[in-house]
Amino acid sequence: PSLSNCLVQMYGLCASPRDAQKSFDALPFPTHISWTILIRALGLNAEVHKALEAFHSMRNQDVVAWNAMIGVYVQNGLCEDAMNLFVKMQLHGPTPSNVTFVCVLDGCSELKIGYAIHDLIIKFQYEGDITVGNALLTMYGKCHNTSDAERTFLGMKVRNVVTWSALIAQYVNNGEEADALRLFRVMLLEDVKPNNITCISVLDACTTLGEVADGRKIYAVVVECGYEKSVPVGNALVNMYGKCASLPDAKNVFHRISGRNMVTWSSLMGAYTQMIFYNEVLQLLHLMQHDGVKPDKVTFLCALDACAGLTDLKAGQITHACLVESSHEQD
RNA sequence: CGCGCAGCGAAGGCC
Repeated sequence: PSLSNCLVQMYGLCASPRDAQKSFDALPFPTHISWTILIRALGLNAEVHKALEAFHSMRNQDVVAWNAMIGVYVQNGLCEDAMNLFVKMQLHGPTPSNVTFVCVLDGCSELKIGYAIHDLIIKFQYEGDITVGNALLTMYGKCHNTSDAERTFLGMKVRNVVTWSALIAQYVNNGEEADALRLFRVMLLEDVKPNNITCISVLDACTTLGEVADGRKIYAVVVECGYEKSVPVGNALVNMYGKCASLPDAKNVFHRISGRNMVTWSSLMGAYTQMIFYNEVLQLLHLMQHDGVKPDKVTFLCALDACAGLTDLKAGQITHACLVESSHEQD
């Protein structure tokens, strides 16, 4: 039975909703857990209608099943449906849990609704729950209300690395990069260890501000924390140095990254573009292919841009041919 | 043992 549940889950994660359904149908006595796994497997693959069918087919849906269904709506961009289901849940469903609020907050992009949810969180006494607090401050940030995000942050009795990273990221998303860097400094002073997500956010802040000096300090933190090998962090560093016109540093970081992906390559191409080294951009396009990394749309846009900058028709035609060839190689 | 919290990396065009 638990083996079958695992099968359903595996097919769901492997983008095979049909097989997930088949494995589920083979279960003589599906439990609540089986049903929830099925709902999630279908939702992950955009089979929202089938997920809802499954939700209705099980009897006595527990709170986890309701949460899963609300989550399916949110993750498929159907936030109105998520809210409606949440309202239904309050009318004739189980008492919401902390996860319910996290799901609903995730689907909320309207400040007015956000305040209403906040009131309910107080009513159900989930204010002190750290995951709810984190989701709440993120919701305020996504609604472009960084002051309420700050208030939420300050009101939290317990904070973890997600709490700090969430507020930093919301500052960055709202164009308040200086505040993001300031908060990052406080975080270090309070001995909270950043993770790679935190580092990427503050590196992005430096990129936007063109603050290479701060960027270097963050690089030191990255090394100290042992995130030097992380590809996303490396990409953010290449990008930061590139945008700050520190090509040697960008190249240096680039060479230290093992497992470079197309974003890594495109970031370095961007660094060369910044310095108007268009020939080098075109060389990189070939080097990356030689390295077994497939260029994508963005990579080609960079390369074509370089050809235009060079006003080199021949190079443009070669790149064009490259693009056509690459698009035939799909699958 | 089923649901859930931050990031979601790189490019160009128009205003």
